[in-house]
Formats: sequence, C-alpha cells, structure tokens
Amino acid sequence: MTAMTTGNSSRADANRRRILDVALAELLRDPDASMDQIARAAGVVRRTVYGHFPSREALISTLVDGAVEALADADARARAGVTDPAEALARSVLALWPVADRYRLLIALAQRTVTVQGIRDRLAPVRDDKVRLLQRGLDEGAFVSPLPAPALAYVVEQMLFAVTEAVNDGLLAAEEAGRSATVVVLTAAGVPASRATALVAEVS
Amino acid sequence: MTAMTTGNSSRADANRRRILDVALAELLRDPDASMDQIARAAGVVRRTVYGHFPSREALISTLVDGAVEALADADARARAGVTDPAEALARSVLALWPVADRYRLLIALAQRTVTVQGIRDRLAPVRDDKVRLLQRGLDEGAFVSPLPAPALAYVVEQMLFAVTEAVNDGLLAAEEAGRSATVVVLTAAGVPASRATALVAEVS
DNA sequence: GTGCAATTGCACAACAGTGTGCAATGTACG
DNA sequence: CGTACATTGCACACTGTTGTGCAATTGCAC
Repeated sequence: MTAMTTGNSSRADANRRRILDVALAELLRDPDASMDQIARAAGVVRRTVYGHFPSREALISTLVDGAVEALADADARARAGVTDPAEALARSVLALWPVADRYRLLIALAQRTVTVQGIRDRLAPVRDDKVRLLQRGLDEGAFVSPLPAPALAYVVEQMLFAVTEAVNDGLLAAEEAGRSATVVVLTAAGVPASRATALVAEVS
Repeated sequence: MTAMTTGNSSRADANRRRILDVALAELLRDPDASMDQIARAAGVVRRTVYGHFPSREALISTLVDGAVEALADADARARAGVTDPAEALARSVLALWPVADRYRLLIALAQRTVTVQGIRDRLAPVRDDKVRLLQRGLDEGAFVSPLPAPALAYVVEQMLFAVTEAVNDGLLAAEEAGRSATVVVLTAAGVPASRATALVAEVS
C-alpha cells in the first residue's frame, strides 16, 4: 500500500536518473554527443534511452529543467532575507558555485543554436533576479561599474564559468575556487578588494 | 611584370576572401554551420568552396590562423613600450576589443570538441603574454586578486566575451563598450575603480 | 516458478552532411 | 576570337545520427 511503483520499475527509475546524470556529464564534455555515446556511457543500449525519452530533444529538455530548478533554488535560498547587496551577491555566488559545473552545460547549449527552444527564456527568471540585485547595488552605491546592471549580469555569469574552467585545467584548487570566484565577482562589481575579502571570510 | 596573378584569378582571390569573411560570421552564428550554408551565405555554390579549401577542417584552420594573427598583432602593437602593468592591460584590452567579435569564433570552436587539432595551442602564445603581464602586475602590487595569474587570464578573456554579448543583445552601446570593458577588466584585476576610470580616460 | 515490465539486440528507413568527379558555362585578358 | 581559369550544376558514394519496430531475454516481485 505504500507508494511503491508496480513491477520492477525501481530499476527503471534508477536507470532514468543515471541516464540523466551521465547525459549531463557527457553533453558537457561534448555538446554534440550522440544518443549512442550517452547510452554507452550510462551502461545502457541506445534503444533503452529512447524507452525513457522519446527524443534527444526531450532528454535535453528534461536536463535543462532540472538544472534551472537547481539554480533557482540555490540562489533563492542563499539570498533569503539578506538586504545588503554586496552580502547578497557574495552569498549568491557561493551558493551557486557548486551548481556551476552543471550550469556550464546550459551555457554550452544556450551558446549554440537554440537546441531546445527557449533555454534563455527558462533561465530568464533567475537572471532577472540577479539583474535586480545588481541594479539595487548600483543605485545604493555598493557597486561601481560603467556597465548597466543587465550587462554586468552577463559579466558575472561568464566569470563563474571562467573560474570553473580554471579549476578544470588545474590552475586553481577546487576547495578555494568558490571563495576566490566570489571575491573576483565582487571586485568586478566595484566592491573594494579589502571589503570583498572580508565579506567572503565572514560569510563562508 | 608586376606580381599579377595569371588569368582572372583576382576574382578568385576576392571570392576566397569573401568566403572566409562570411564563414567567420556564419560559424559565429552557428558553430555547426554546414559548408552549404556557408557557401550560400557567400553567394557561391558549395562546390566552389571546395575549390578553395579542400575540406571543412582546412577552411576553419585558415580562419583560426587569421584570427590568431590579428589578435597577436593588436595585442603586441598596443603594449609596445608600456611598462606600467595597469596601463599595459588597459591598452591591451582597448586594442583587442575591435577584434573581440572575431575572437568569439575561436572560443566557440575551442570550447567544442577540438574541431581543429590544437586551437588552444595556437592561442597559447597570446595567452601566455597576458599571463606574464598579469603576473607582473600582481607581483608589483598593481593588481590584487585571490586568483593566480593564469586563472585571472581566463577571467579577463571571458569578460571580453560577456561584454561582446551584452552589445549584441543591445544592453550596451557599441561606442562605449570598449572603454567599459576595459574598466571592468581592470576593476576585476583589483585596480581601484577610480584609478581604472582615470586610466581609461587618459589612454583612449 | 510465474508474470510483468524493463531491457536488449538487431534491423530498418530517413535524413543531413561531407568530399569528389565531370561536363557545361561564364569571364577576364591578350 | 581564343586561351586559361574560375565557377556552376549536377551526380555520386560514404558516413553518422535519429527514431521506430519487434522478438528475445533478463530481472524483480509475489
């Protein structure tokens, strides 16, 4: 009577999840990874993947939805109740950091021809939040930049990926990366380096 | 007796150049653009493109070489004889800016599976120069960052593309973009916003 | 063990893109 | 005009990928 799915679908569910996990990693490595590559990497036959997702597009779409949700969650949770713009930005970046690796896939996909119609649209809410935060910081004088808030949001976004890549290439220790990224983002937003460092030390 | 090529090859040369130009733009829009798309965009038949370049790979390779050369040129020219790290970085970014649009293609291609073996390698010299400049600035205290110089180079690079994209999306006026990008890069490197602004005003 | 669902292993059609061959056509130049 | 070259318009073979169909097999649950 417990909500147990019928038959041996538990294995099916596990497979589905694993396929999604592997697909994320595989597509991150190569945005053009074929269904066969993904299937093999997941220890499964291509035909099985089609049993879970009717098309390549559907698979990626599911992936995007999950990533967007994770991002929005982390961001919202981190900034809840924080009023100071600089602190909010710091907390946001620190919280977003662990998800950044997955986030990279979205970029890789969004940068290409719109593989799934409206990736940008689905990310819009998250981005808009960031823009509002930056705008507020600029208005209050906490941030200083010649760029308007929306453009600054682009910059912040790209900086996260730059740091991620630096970690991937072994230029930066993974444990320090989150805090370093945060300091750099704050600095780029015009927060004095000393205050940025202090803020990160205090928050993390 | 002048170095005039035989026959009507001047038209051929013009075609070749136009194909390269169009290919750059087309591949920027869609890194997977087919030879047919490129040919049509250049007002030419696919077969003609193969007349100039034996393969897709060769076409892209030629493109990469040109872009790398343009980048290295602009960078070297801008920094010639400038000793102050902050000023050198400012001049470098300002000079690199007009080429940034083209540079984006390289990234788009480099981020994908190594379409042409060794794009990163060919870019290495340019990047190394930047790393040395950043390192010197950090050593002298002109720059302040928790990131090591090579990682900071990644960040600087990505910031250029972020600003480029901001311009593409109409968030930023193209005329101001170069100076704005420079200020942001300097700021991210830990140069105080006031000094960064003054420096850019003085240099540009 | 029986049954049920997932998974597998093949086979297939459809499609898109690449690279090549060749004859016909166009075009500048002397 | 005639030569030389670039371009065109097919045609072709080859490859890789997608999505589907179906029978056989595996594994879990009861």
